[in-house]
Amino acid sequence: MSDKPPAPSAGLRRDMEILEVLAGHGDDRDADGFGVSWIAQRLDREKSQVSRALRALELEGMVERDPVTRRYRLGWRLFALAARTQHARLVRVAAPFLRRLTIAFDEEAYLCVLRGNQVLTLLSMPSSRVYHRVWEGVSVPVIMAAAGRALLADWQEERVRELLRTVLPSGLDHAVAGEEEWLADLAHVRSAGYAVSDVELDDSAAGVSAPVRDHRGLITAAISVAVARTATQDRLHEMGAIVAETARELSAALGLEPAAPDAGYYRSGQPSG
Amino acid sequence: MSDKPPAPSAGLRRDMEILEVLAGHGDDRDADGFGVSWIAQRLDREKSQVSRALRALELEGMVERDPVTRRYRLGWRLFALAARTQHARLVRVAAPFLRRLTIAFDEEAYLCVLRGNQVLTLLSMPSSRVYHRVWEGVSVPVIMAAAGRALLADWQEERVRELLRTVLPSGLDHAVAGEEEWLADLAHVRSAGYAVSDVELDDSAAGVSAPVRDHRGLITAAISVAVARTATQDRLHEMGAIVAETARELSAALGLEPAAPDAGYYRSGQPSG
DNA sequence: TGTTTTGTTGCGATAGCTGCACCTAAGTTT
DNA sequence: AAACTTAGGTGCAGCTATCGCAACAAAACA
Repeated sequence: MSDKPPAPSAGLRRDMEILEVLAGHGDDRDADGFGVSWIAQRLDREKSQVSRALRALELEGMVERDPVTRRYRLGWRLFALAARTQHARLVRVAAPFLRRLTIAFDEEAYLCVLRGNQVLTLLSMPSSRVYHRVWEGVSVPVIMAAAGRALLADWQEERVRELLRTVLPSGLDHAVAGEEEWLADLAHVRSAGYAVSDVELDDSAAGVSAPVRDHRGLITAAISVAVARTATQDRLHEMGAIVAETARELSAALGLEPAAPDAGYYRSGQPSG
Repeated sequence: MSDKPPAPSAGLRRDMEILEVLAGHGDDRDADGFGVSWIAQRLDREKSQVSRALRALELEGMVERDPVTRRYRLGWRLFALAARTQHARLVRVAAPFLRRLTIAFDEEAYLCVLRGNQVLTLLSMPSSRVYHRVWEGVSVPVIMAAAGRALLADWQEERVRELLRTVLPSGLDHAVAGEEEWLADLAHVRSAGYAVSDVELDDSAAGVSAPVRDHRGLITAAISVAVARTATQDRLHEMGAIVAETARELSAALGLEPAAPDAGYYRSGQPSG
């Protein structure tokens, strides 16, 4: 009697099947949902079962019912659950990409986000070298790291200046002097897709970085790779190109539509204010 | 014993609670997930129950378990389902339009929908200003925001009054006093195509909003732009016109036939109590 | 190593689900 | 308009999956 397999957590199973059916046409234009009977037939289950399950799912917000057509579709709760974990998801999705970079270069790789006027490292991937400093949770001023430029690449110049002013409280005149150069680098990030820094952080923070975009096309993170100071300029730019490509792939994995048709129209805005 | 009300679909209830915990607060450092005991304690449920439920959820792909830390987080299936939600499509299509608005005005822009008697923000597009508060998933009472009026513009007056009554439970007489004015504003939305609010939300929520229609012509969302409180009336209406035009374009992108001469007729009466 | 914390499993009793038959409501057809 | 057809919901008896306790196993801790 194969019609009676052991059925632990049968309820969840049924609910998932229902959700899967509702997801079925998801993207299509004709997604005004599905009726109870249709779903029941598709799953070879009792109407009553499906009806009751759907009502429960609706109560939880997992599905929604069109009040007029009385058809069901996937609900807001699914979206809300997923939307709130973007951050966690970012780390998870990014990990393999970082690992790939560390393997390719045998250098440490980082995933960074902007917090206030600091660059916060969310994830660091050690290379095979002996000494690995853990960078997770560590913030550095936005001006210090290549990641800073990757993260601010899309900002308007004015806003960047404002931010830099908060970073450089007062006395650091020599740094302020470099502000122009720093801003000019943002243009390079926009055109080349990656940022390079070789001298800024005293110790070991020479590196290349590239911006990661979320599903909206906004820069939400940056991936960076440390670079040995002995590396040549050529080597830096070679790495930069690879990091930039990796960042693009990561962006795609995060849901960015590759090259939205009219994207150029929206991005890199130079409005008059 | 009134502490034991009938509990139909208790399993789903429990699963949803678990997912909600796993979704966490997003911002926190809960990126590496949660353990069984912690979840059980948080929900005041039996460890064994949570353990079994999580295993079932893992089997369905709704949660994932880190093989080394043995902690659970939300899984690929949830994200896959969420991506097929109507909201997801809406967000995808709307993102570039919002982006355009933020560039044009250098103000934050939002995409909102109606959830019960609340306005839920699905997508927030930051301006270039430094501090961006994340609004996704946050609800405010429908009466508070300009988006509320945009979303209710097509409703019958009776329905709107009913809804407002659920929003204003009792004491807020001064708000009820404004009800007539509020209703009158709906007429303005219908004629001008946008709503303006300048004083309602204490903090920073002056804004303009315009309704977005789906392929049927029904109002399914609203886009809003925050406005600096120092903006003049003229500026508000100038922005309103642009937001309304953008909403029209977005509606067209969602499949609305551009010229619907009899558009004023639509109503979507859903008590959604 | 002993000890605490964290996660899994066995099992009886019971709570909730299944599936059938029936029912209402809304289209369709003549 | 009355009879049909179809979609969706409800009541109920019987059965089965789940609950919760407690013992067990496995890490983490010290």
